[in-house]
Amino acid sequence: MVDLPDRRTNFVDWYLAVVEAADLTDKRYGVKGLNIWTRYGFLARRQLDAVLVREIEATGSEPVEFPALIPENEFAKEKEHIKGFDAQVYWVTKGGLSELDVALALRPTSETAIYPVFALWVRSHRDLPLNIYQIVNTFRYETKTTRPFLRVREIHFFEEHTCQTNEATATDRVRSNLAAFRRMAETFGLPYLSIRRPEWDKFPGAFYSIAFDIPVGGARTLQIGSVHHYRENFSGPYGIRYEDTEGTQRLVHQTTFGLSERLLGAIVAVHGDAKGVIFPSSIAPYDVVIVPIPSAETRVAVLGAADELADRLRRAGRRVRLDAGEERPGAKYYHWELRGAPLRLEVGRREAESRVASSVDRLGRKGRVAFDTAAVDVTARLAEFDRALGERARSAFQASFAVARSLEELAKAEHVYLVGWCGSEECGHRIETAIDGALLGVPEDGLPLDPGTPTACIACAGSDGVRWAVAGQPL
RNA sequence: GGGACUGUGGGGUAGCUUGGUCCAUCCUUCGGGGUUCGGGACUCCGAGACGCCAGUUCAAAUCUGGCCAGUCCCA
Repeated sequence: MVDLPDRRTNFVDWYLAVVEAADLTDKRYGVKGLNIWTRYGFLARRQLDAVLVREIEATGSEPVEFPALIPENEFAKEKEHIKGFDAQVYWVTKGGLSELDVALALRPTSETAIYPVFALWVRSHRDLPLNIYQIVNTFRYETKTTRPFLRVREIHFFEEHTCQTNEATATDRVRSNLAAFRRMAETFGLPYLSIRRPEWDKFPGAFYSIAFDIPVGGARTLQIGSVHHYRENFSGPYGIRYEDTEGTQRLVHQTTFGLSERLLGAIVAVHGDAKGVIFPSSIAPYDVVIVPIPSAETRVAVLGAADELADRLRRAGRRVRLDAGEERPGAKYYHWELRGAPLRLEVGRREAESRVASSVDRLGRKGRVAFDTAAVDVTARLAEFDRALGERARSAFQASFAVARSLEELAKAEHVYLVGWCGSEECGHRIETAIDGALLGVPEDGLPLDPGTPTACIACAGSDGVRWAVAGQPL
């Protein structure tokens, strides 16, 4: 039926085939980079968003939603920012038949939509901290090749924007975001690296940027999120001030935290296998799929038992899909394996009689689930499945890094590399040229390997201020 | 922004060089019937396409031009 390209030798083709075959997206809309969220893909996205919402709200952030259009004059206020996004902005210049007096930008991100309003909302130190987030669509005119979930022109975007009293409390917020992302990624079973971007590669307008990167084969990496400290870079131009306890007017220090549907692409890319997608249980549209196996004589009993099992699990809060279609059982197995269902329960004559279903998780491990204790048994199986999935991802993650000691080694681009780096921009660019990619920066908390203390810069051989940095080829 | 290439049912393809043998091949998919049902069933009947617009020609899926969409490479 569906034959996927080989994942090992032909990763990109495998990815493109699997997201369509698993019915996560339909890219036949006819406009580059604008893809359709299918029913199944939408359900996965909704699960993913629920995790983001849960974790960010646990850190005291509250939801808002700002308009999608930003007036040109506001958009242009922060100079670095506008320069960084200039080439990627869609503009609305007409209303009906007439030209607009002030052109409207379709948000590529929402700083410039939100910050003029922050200036109205923030008056006193009592208004701080101000932590808000929104999940909205943003638009970026990508000129490179677009790929479902990984690089699109209409982006499903999570963005937190905060105002803090000073640089130190803003730094605390950054740390809190890093911790929140650690919990999100753990739920998804996604190992990643937090990396402080070099000066020349930080977010336009930021004081510094910390990004989350994952390896996706060879030297290739994928950025799946970022946290930025803006200091007063935006609050200055937008006039976001508060009166402190002494009666002095001060500018707020700001931070942002951005994630997108790339996370869904990363989950597909990292966990998937030759049979298709593998969803961690928290993301799967259906965390349990029940396949009845009827025969002419046992049909009524088997379907009745499957129904009962589905009902028990649903009442326990599971997202159950009872696949009672007319296809043969084997066809259904392939169907749900392709779509990444974490746990399959089979109910045939034997199971109906014994009231114990056979279970197979998406990693192929078999077990039994008694009807009477189904809710508890399934919860345990899914927890074990998530653990094993995360474990598997972690080994692959570690195996994808290597230490490079020379620029020639980098050029092979077989791994994502740890390199000694003196911190100079010149050496940074030499490293980037060598790997034909990017110097992602210095890891923020912990390395994937234990290479000891770096002794020399890979580019200039100097030993002053050398630290381990990560070099790769961003997708 | 510059260049190269591609476009045939829902998906994948054959046919294109050398116009006619094409009311378009094969696989899959979809609808209906029957026999089946513990890892991708079989069978019978049926459905579905030459990206769009012009041009050349007795004749265009095939040649030419423009447009649209997509892919890849370079800036």
